[in-house]
Amino acid sequence: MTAVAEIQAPEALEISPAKERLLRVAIDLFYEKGFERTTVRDIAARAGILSGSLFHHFKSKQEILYTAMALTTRSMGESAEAAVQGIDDPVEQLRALVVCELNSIHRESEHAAYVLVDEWRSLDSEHREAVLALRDSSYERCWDVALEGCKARGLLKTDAKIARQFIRGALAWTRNWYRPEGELTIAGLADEVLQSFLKN
Amino acid sequence: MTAVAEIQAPEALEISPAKERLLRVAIDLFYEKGFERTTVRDIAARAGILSGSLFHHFKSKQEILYTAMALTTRSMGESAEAAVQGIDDPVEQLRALVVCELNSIHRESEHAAYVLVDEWRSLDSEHREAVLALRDSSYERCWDVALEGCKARGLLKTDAKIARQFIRGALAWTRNWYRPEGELTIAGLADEVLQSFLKN
DNA sequence: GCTTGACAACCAAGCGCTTGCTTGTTTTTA
DNA sequence: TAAAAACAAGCAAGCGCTTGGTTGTCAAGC
Repeated sequence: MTAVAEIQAPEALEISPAKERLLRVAIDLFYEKGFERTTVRDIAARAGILSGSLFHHFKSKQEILYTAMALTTRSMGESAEAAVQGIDDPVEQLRALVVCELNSIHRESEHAAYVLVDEWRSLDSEHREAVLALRDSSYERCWDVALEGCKARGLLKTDAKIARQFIRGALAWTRNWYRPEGELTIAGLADEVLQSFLKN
Repeated sequence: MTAVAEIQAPEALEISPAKERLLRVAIDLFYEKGFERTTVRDIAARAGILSGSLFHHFKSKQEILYTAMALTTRSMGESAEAAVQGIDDPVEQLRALVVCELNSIHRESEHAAYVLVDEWRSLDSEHREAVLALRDSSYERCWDVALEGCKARGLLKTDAKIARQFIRGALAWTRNWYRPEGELTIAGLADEVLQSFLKN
């Protein structure tokens, strides 16, 4: 019998308030310094406990990262589904998804979306698969529907798959230059994205 | 007197063949596992020497990263300048720069471009500034010229600065899905990029 | 032509410190 | 009063880096 990993399915993760507080602290630190440079002592200190006490809540540092990423993925999927609900026009679906992604990068949930992108490599492979499967079944599915809809109406300049990747890249990169406090609003930025990637 | 950092100006870096070999090994490992997870013992072992001997060539692990990033930045700047040389049409300048960037991500120099993007946070701030200054004065300048040229001819759908960021994001993201061994060539991918971001 | 000295490259050993995590016990909470 | 949460202490392993000495190379000096 090979070592069984016993990964908690992300759909089934239940989080106590105490755990949630620790996760918020951990996510902040992962955002500030990265997973590898963040020590369990760092996390514990900012949470006001000793490092050993962390392991009462999580069985390893890796499990902290996994839990953070799985929860973030789950909630981003839920946001995406909520965003397109009741919208039939694929262009408006796309706009809603762009706004939704920009919000999760620039507004919500204490940098959780940053960690999701940056620390992918620090997540070991079994956990990675679990998170990926969850993302494909919720978040990515919403995007596929919207983009295929645009494609069917002849609104895309390129293949839907390529457009998806271009848009995803452009949105992910906004974290390196865009600040929602400035003149350009998130809705305005979303307009620019649609204008760039759709025929007009 | 505060501690003086004594950073080697990236323009003045001279690299012996031995150092270059070590840098190649280090870059490969940084690409595979990340800077933090790569130990000096890893680098030395793959290079066939003992870990202490590394410090005969570099005075710290940090200096290995800095040297790698500075050299990569320098050579990417040179490539960009060579790519646009003799081209007057801003659209063709842009095409050349896109191809150039795609090449450095997907073809050349043992993943050096990956490391440049991924390990930015592991570079400490003084070194970061030095690399950034070099990039702005060569690589970014080429892009600015090309995009302002497009803008002046009314070919851009958005502000030149925003277009720059969208394109940069889309190109950087290609590493997560595009493989040059597949059906789509780099020139073909560059076509798709131009078609997406320029008026047609 | 052989010796000498200087230098770069590397080895062998290990120091001081930090890391993730464990254990046994005490405090807090419900 | 029992379970949950936190403490106190520390272990084993691994980390970047240092030190002192051993090679191999090659040009200058007699």
